[in-house]
Amino acid sequence: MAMQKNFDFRVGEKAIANRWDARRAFRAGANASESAESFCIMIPPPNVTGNLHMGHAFNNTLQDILVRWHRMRGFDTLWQPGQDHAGIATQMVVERQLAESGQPGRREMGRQAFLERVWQWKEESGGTIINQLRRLGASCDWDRNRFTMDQSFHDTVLRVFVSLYKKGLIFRGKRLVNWDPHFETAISDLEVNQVEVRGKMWRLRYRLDDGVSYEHPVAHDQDGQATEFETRDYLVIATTRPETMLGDTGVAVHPDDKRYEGLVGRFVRLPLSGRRVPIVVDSYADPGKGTGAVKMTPAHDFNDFEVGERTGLRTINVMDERAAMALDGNREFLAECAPADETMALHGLDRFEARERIVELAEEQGWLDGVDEDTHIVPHGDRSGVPVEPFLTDQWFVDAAALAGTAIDAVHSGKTRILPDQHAKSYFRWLENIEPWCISRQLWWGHQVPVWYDEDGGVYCETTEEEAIKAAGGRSLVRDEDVLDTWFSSALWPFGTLGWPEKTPELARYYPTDVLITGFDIIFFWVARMMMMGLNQMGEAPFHTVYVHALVRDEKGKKMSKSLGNVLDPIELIDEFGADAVRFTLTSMAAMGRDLRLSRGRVQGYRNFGTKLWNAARFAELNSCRSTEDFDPSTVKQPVNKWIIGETARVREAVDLALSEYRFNDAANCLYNHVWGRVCDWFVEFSKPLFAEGDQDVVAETRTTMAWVIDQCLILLHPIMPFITEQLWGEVHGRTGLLVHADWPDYRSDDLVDEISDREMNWVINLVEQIRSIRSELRVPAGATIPVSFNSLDQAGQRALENNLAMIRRLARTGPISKRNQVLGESVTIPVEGGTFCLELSGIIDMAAERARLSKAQAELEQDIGKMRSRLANEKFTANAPEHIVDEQRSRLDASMEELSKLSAAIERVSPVRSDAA
RNA sequence: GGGUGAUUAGCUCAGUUGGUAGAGCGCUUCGUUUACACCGAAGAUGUCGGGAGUUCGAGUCUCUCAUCACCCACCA
Repeated sequence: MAMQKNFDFRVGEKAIANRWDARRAFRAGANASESAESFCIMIPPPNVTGNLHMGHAFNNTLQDILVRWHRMRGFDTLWQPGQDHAGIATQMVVERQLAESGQPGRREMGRQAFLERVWQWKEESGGTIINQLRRLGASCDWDRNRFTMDQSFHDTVLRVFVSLYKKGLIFRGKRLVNWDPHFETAISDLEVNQVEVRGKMWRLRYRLDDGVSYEHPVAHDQDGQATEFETRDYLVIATTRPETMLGDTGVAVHPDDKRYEGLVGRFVRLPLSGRRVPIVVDSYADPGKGTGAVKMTPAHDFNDFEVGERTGLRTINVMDERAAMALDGNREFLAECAPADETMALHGLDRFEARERIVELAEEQGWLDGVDEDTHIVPHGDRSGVPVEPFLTDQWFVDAAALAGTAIDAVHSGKTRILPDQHAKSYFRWLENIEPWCISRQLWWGHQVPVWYDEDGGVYCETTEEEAIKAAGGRSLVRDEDVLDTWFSSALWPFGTLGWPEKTPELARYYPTDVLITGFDIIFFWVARMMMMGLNQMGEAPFHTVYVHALVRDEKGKKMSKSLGNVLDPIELIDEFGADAVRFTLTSMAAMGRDLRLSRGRVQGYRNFGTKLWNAARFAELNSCRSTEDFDPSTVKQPVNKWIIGETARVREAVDLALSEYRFNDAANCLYNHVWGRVCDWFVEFSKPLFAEGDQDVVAETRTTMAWVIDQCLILLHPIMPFITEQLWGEVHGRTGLLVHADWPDYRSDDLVDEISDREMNWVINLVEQIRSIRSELRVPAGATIPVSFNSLDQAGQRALENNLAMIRRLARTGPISKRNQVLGESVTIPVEGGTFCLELSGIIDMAAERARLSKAQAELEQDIGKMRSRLANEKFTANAPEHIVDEQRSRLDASMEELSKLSAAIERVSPVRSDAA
């Protein structure tokens, strides 16, 4: 059947995907022998209810390239797919759905019913991302798909928890944590974003108790010595959060702060609550910030908490889980305190309402000292977007510091390599300063903490309730309600998916895995934690290489985000240009460590590249080029065929080298240039006159070579453009085997590059290019064939001309090429290596234009020659530069000199014989 | 405040041990030569952010300045 002019990817990609599916082409170990080495990549599991975004498309394209490349090279390859249950994100979506449809919220529904609802949503939307990955062409072993809430993975999670608990690496404690008042759960440090906000800083007067007063400096001389004082019976503190003053339990000043040294050990009486709290010294108090006297609210501020621990201050929590003021009935708050009615009226107010109200009260009651505009950094929950509240609660923690050491060592020692290595630095910095990891969440969607309590507060950590009851001696138990941080389970992905703790064959074969491909935004969330968990539980790091890819931005360099509306949807791009085009685009831009700016135009360009490849294959097909199984590229005779085979071998080496060094863009660009710039622009063109008028042997050899060259392009391009290459592989020859499983070539340029043919064909290309250039510059009509002659040509040149005469004539559109003893008057000279050609343009050319052309070339050449001469005249250069550099300069100078003399002769010839033509 | 990276053609970017700057897109001119107009041919465009240093030689190494971006970091 005749081939269409281009690949109908809308139909074709689907058909190809179905063919792969039907043959289970991607199952682990496909195309591998018994003794094959293993190669395994763990997919970064996307959110189960998510959609494929550009970052996923990029990330998975790179993974797929490595996976397909290894599979074709005969590795026992597993690309493990799966999805993450994404605790907060998923629960958030389902709660929003409930709210939008006017259904009862999760608290009204109860835990069981709510979880059923989440599972239902997972069943509805969980397949989307898998289908999208398939459309991208991801060659995952889909039969092995895993979900972090699968029973088997759940077992893994609980078992690791119990194991760490029993090793003393997980503990529970009442600590100040980052609390998200919107989701009403603790979150980890990493889930907090520091956001700069414009706000206010209020100065408040706290009255000194016991009738104390002091002299406060109000003016200073040039040396900073206080010159004027005023007597104050109050202390001014500065705060951005007046609402927390209800929980103040002290005021801190710096030990060296002269202003307040007389007040240390004294007390202030807080406004509103009337509580009497001490003035303490602590070097945390910075004399340069605020007023130098800082209010201490240990229950609502991380620093204050530490100061409180050091100086013995109480903690008084004055808020509830939603960050509303909780005063009424709050025993901690009401103890030793005499709040007025208007203070108690703050009860139940949201923290920000309370702030406003308190400032009003301060103004009314005269203890507002002043207000300043202030920008400061406020921590926000990354999911909820609301300011996080430091909140004192019981939570579960992983002793991350105890696990960090081996994770640091693994990268230091080189057992695991992080690329590009700038990321290793931030990996080290984070692990070296790591804090306990808060892993408990007050959510429902997730792995419930495997801990039970008895009535006396006894704690039983076991993998099942039965075991816990047994451990408790049969007492009745209540299970801890918290679930685990999603990243706790994600950290176990590399071994949990392989069946751990069972000693499965997959675990033995594929762990440690090979390469992890991920974005820099989850190095701490995920990579570092997988390292810690893998090393702790398995004794080995989960991968030998971590390739950190850059961020995909829009064409203006902005981060893609829904709120900016600049998101390019990969699926839409695939619909429009095909998956291969999207993949090739991302790959060609994947320079290590650099962000990439994506634009539709670029994708369109690579769609065109696919069409180009398609038509090269079509040309081969139309000219009966058939691959033969036993073709041996080293046996061809024709220079043109030897040349393209040698070039193909070079490309194969370059692609392998680039991929082995994760230079994906080099691999893509190298293939692009080869297919378009060499195979299509030259080899296909060279073949035309041969097919038309060559002798039988030449035609036969060229056909076979053409078929082989196209096949090699398909094979080498397949990891990047799997669909169109698979289509062509099957279509052209009606092959039944899949390109997915074709053998990756291992021929070498040392064996296949023939220097003589190489030189010869480059000589031909140069000649053709020169003739074309002159025709164009001198405006020779495109259809005209021009007679060409040469009057001197060395042996190599003559051979090159003879061997490729038909090609040169066709590509340069020349008439017969003849030898003349004398150069014709009105002709254009073309200097080539080993001789000179003339374009016989008498009567056609504009002599003035030709003179100008030649003079320009002459000037450029003279400049070059000048530079080279002065360099070679420099003794330091000849003495210090490596010999081959000096030699190169010399031969270049020689060549340039030769060309210059030819040019000069030509100028002489075209110069008017008479003094003035006009 | 600490750290990291970037600055190369109109635009987007390559440039692997220092050896005289490349690609794609865009632009200009020409072209239906039997694979492809999602095409072909030819062409123009750069003090490689500024300055200094090392070197025979610097886009590449060192220092410095400028601008931009990102990461981390105690809401006085």
